[in-house]
Amino acid sequence: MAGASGAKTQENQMAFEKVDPKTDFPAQEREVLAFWERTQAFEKLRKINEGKPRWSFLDGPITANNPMGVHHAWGRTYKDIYQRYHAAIGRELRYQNGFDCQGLWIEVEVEKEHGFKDKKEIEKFGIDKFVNECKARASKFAAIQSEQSKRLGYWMDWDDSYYTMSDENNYGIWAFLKKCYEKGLIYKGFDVMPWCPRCGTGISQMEMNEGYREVPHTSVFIKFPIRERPGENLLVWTTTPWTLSSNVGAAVKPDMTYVKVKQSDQFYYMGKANFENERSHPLQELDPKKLPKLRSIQALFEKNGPYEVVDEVDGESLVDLTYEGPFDMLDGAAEAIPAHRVIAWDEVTESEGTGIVHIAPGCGAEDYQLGKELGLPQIAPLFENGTFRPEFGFLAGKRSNEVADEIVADLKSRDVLFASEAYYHRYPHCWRCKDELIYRLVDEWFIHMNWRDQIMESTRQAKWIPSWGIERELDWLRNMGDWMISKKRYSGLALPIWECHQCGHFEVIGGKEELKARAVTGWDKFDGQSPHRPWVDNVKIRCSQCGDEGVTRIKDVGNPWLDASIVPFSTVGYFSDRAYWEKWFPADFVVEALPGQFRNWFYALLAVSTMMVGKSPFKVLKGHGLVMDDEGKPMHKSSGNAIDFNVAAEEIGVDVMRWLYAMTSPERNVLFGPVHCDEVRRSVILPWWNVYSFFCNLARVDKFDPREHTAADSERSLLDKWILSDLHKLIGTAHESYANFDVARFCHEAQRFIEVLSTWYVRRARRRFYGEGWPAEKRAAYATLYEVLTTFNRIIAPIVPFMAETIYQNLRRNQDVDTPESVHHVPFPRVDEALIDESLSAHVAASISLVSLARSARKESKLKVRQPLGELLIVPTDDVERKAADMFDDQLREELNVKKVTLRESADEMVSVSLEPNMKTLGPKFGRHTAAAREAIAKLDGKFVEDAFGRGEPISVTVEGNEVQIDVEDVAISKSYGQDWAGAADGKTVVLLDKRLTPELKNEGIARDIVRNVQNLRKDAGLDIADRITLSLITESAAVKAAIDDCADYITAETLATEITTSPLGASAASSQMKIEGNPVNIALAKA
RNA sequence: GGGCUCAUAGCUCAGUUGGCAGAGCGCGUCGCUGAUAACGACGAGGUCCGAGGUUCAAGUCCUCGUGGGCCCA
Repeated sequence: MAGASGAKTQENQMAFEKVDPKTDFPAQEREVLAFWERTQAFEKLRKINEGKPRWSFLDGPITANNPMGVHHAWGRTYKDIYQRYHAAIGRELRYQNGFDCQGLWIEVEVEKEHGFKDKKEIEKFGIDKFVNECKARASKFAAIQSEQSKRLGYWMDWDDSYYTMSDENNYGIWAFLKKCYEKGLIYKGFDVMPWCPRCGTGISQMEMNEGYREVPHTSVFIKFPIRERPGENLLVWTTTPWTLSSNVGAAVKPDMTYVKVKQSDQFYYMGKANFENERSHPLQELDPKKLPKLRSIQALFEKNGPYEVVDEVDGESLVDLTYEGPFDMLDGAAEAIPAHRVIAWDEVTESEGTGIVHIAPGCGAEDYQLGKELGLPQIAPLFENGTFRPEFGFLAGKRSNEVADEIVADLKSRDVLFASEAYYHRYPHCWRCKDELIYRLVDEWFIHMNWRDQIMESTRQAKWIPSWGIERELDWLRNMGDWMISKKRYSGLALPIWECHQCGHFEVIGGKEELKARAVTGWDKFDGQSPHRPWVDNVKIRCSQCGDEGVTRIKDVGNPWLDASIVPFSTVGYFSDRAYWEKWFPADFVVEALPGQFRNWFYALLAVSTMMVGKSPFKVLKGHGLVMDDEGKPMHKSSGNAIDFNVAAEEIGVDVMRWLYAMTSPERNVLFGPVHCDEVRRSVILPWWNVYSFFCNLARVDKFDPREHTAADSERSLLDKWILSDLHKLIGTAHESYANFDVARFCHEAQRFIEVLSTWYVRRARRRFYGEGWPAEKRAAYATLYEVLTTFNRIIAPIVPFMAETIYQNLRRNQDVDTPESVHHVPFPRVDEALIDESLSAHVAASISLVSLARSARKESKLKVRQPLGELLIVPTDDVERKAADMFDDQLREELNVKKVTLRESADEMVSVSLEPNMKTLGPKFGRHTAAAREAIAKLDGKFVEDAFGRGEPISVTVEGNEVQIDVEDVAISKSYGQDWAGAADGKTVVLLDKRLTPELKNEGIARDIVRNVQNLRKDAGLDIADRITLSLITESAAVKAAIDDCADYITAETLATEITTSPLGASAASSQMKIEGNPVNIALAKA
């Protein structure tokens, strides 16, 4: 790369390296990485800022379970950008990255590697070996992710990353849990949760969302005979027949209407609407037309014979009736017998089932909540692997999802079955093994969350970006339940809870030393190991209540969000170097992806910190959305649209990727793929690179020396002053945007700056760079563009660190070895208010829009810009435009290729306004008077009408004696400017171009055409910009000959021709043919 | 059912304290040519989701809806 390679000699210090416009950006990025590595650029940056004011960033750990995808790069881009900015304004940073190493995700991958199907196989394999493999996997991918992050240009202290599986982190959580315990907040509770029988573990809500599929189940309608009213039954419906084994109650909605239906000698109760409703499979994906149609309940009765609706009652009237349960004969269900009664419940609906809901608090989440409120028995019929316990008679030992047929047969034999059917619905499945989930009652450990108000207080201490984030978090905090912290798995935080089997007392141990002091046996087997299963399970303590000496740790591991939430303490020395921690806590900034984190990391972070020190661990929290593919679809490995980070880095380049992420509004999702990346490259990266290479390649030839070729203010042109003014406004925007964590705003402004720089400043200043020697205007152009390039390069460096480094090395470091070694060591530029000139900006803007307007007149004239014209007339709208036309007279003339620009106060006499009636609106308005209206309009004065409409006033005309109104939509106004002029108007501004061509103008036009073709030929012939040529122009046309003679000086100067000849140059010369107004012209040239 | 959020050109999106609806892509026409993997101009393309309200003035603020997303229940 430029300047980065080899020893510098006095000579090449001053040379700009040639810039290849066909740069391989990914390859260039790799060279920059090597340069940073070789020069220890990151370490030097840290040295530079050592001891300066601190800026504390706290990294949310990335799960070290797989290589990074491009979606990881969004957050990491932000992290790097804001860190780079703060380093650039002289802040000391910690630069600590984090890895999340514990949790089910990693276990799943290790299980897959070994082909394990269930927990038994893991235990057979050995928990110690399994846990070690999980740790090894985390370490492996932490290393891979570190390398990928470096490739992203993410400057971190990669040797100092924290790992959530570290001892310090785990013992830190112990300390937190101990604090909770001391406040009496830890408890063992029960909950009914989704459970995968095959994996033997609970499934969280989020995991469950992954695995919904639409499948058929045997649904049954059964009778619950009412004890108080022989011959009368509640009709109950369920899609999970196995849960009938654990039925406790039946729920009705008190204010709903129920019908009593008589069929043969039996009576049935059910919701009236439920009875009558058509029924359908509740599906989103499958096509219900292809499935068996469901009968309404009414139809089910019809099928069984004659029936009669004999009564209508309120649900209220059924409440508290008792009934015979469906499996009261099984020992396991005995506890429920005295409890079978009808319960009032508002959640009962008319749209599904019978309006009488089977309640089994041990088998359903909502059932459990209801049961808990009412103190109902909880019957939990299944083991961990989903088989029935022995006390469930004929079901014992059978799997819950395989007993539907037997249950149906059994119910039928006892005459309590009313009907059964295949019912399709969305049902959760295990996202790993695809087994159907069941709801199962399990014992779990919880943190009581009655201190949520304190967490809310912490939440309010921080600034949330986007600002609605705080509402979202508070909403979660208000509504969340107690925090379930246990997970029945292996590799993770060993919950430091020791529970006595003799008396049931449990204690939480707060750290390693405490455990050592309390250990009765097993310490020797644990000593030297990390606090994980199975090693820590060896340690037994003495029960402080009953004195039993065999108290063991519970088998559960911890919720992984605990691991990630102690990090503001564990990784910042809270437990080891309190003075250091106090310097860096709370963090100034955290930034993570929004989805999910309100109830995960953000929540856990706030909860833990509130418990530990009573305040928020961060001052500013920023969230961002998700990365979607080009089409806006979520990226999933399974749908094949996920993009591997390494592939993207090498095919797209990380500067492009980083700019795309930086420019996106964080609260929305970003679309990432070839289409959007190409657009960034085309609209930002390449234009910027082109401006740079334009400058460099000229500066190289001219031997520009930034120290020698400077310009005084007075030597700068208006355009120079203008671009510097815009540059300094942009520096101000840059500071504001970076400091407010709103880099997207800066990206938009920067993009506009690049456009204006390339399409106006460079375009207009271009010719000042050509030519010999160093006249003042050339010096000023060079000095100005050089300053703009180096300064702009510095302010975008946090976003595109690679390209900025390359450009810096060539533009600055190559010129002056005393400048900092890396662009990222250069202090961020400051705004120079003295350079900002708002009125100048307004005048430039006005000149640009005048040019644009005149160009549409040019188009109107059908004369191409290459053809010079005599005069441009401008009728300006206001003083700004008037002054702009005057100030930038030369720009207008050059840009539009006219000889003279004249300002006028009015051009009314040159413009005729004509009116075309709009029959579409006139017709309906005037009916049979339309023709008359049309004539009346034809008589109107166009200018008069235009003026009136300009003031927003309608026109009154008399049509067949009646005064009527003509509105804007009734006529089309068109303007013409006569034969000699082409014009265009925008509001009050009018521009007119003189179309009359004098012989001189015509000749000049032909000459320019020739020059253009010669230049093309020069390029095709591979000539260097400075090469001189002999030029041969052969034509039969007298007009062209005359033009060549007339403009010979111009042609030779522009094409660097030493002479123009009319004889052929021979076969070795480059040649081409062009046509001017149909006349062939042969062009040939040879190096002189 | 509740909370948060989004809705602007065919597509992707800007739009600051309320002040003449914008860009890029795509499309059409044309131009430019030693910055050229280009580039530029001009043009067509709009019910700023809908309905009310506040205001001299609403894409922007308020209320109520409709539709999508995320979360909770």
